[in-house]
Amino acid sequence: MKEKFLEINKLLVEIYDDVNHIEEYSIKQGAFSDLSITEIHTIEAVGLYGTKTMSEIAGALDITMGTLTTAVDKLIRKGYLERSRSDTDRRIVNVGLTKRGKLAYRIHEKFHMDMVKAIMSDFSEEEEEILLTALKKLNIHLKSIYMHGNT
Amino acid sequence: MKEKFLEINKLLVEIYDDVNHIEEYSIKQGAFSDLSITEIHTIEAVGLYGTKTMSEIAGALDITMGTLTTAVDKLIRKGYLERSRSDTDRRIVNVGLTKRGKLAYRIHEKFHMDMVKAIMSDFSEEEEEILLTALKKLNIHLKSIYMHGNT
DNA sequence: GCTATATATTTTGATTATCAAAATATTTGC
DNA sequence: GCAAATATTTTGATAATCAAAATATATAGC
Repeated sequence: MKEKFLEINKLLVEIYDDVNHIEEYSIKQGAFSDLSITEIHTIEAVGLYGTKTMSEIAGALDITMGTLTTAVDKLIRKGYLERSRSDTDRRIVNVGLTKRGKLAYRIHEKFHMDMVKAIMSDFSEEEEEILLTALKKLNIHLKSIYMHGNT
Repeated sequence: MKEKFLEINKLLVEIYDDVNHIEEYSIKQGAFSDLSITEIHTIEAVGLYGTKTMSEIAGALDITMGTLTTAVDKLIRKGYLERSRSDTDRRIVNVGLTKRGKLAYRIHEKFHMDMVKAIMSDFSEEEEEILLTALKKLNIHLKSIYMHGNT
C-alpha cells in the first residue's frame, strides 16, 4: 500500500517536471522563441476572442495587477497584445491579442493538443475513458484540498 | 475525439495549477514558512542521507551551479543545510541537511504522501491499478517526447 | 617535478517575475 | 458636488535565474 502510494507520488512529481521541460523546450524551439512560458500563459489568459480587462486577466492568472501591468507592457512592445481604454468606463483597460498574438495562441494550443494525442496514442478506447474518469476525480480532490486548505 | 482530448488537456492544466497552489499553500501554513517551494526542492535534492556535491544537486534540479551557490548560501544562513570541502579533492563541496533540514524534508514528504492518499481515498483497488498504469504510460510518453524533442 | 589542461565551484553583472503599498484617474452614491 | 469605491499604474523591493569571468585544485604528459 505504502509502496504504491510512493510510486504514484514519484510518477506525479516526474510528470509535473516533464511537462514543464517539454513546454519550455517547445517554446524555445518554435516560431515564438522571444516568449517565455509566463508570457504564453498571459496570452492564453487574454484569449482569442475580444478583449479582457486587467482585473479579469490578473484574476485568471492569480497575479497582482502591478505584475500584470509590466507583463502587458512588454507583450505590447513585442507585438502580441494591444491595450485600449473602455469608452463607457475610462478606468477600465481592455487588452486583446494582435494578429501575431492570436497566431502564438493557436500554436501553443496545438502544442498542447499534440501532447495529449501523443499520450493517448497507445491507449484503448476503454483506457481513455478510465483515465478521463481518474483525472476528473483527481481534479475534484485537488480542488477540495485547495478550498478547505487541509494538510 | 477532439472533444475528449480538449477535456483531458484542460484537466491536466488544472491539475498542474492546483498542485502548485496546494504545495505553496501548505508550505506557507506549516512549521517552515520561511522556506519557498524552490528552497524545499533544493532540500529534497540534497536528500536525507549523507551529502551531495554541488554538481550533483545542480544536475538534479536542472539549474546552474551559480544559481545553486546562492540558494545554498541562503539555506545555510537559515539553518537547513551545511557545507564542507571534500578531504580527498579540495575542489569538491559536499552539502548535507542539518537536523532542521531533515525535519523539513520529512514534513514535506508527508505532505506529498497525504496528498496522494487523499487522491486515492475514493478509488477502488482496481482503479488504483489502472491509474498507476496510466501514469506510467503518461510518464514514459512524456520522457520520450522530451528526449526526442518532437513538436 | 613542472606546466598545461581539465574540473569544481564561486563571483559578477544582468534579467525576469513577482509582491505590497502608494499614487492616479474615474465613477458612483448620496 | 463631494466622499467613497473601483480600476489601474507606479514605485521600490526581493527571489530565482543565467552566462561568462574568476578562483582553486587536480591530473596528465613530458
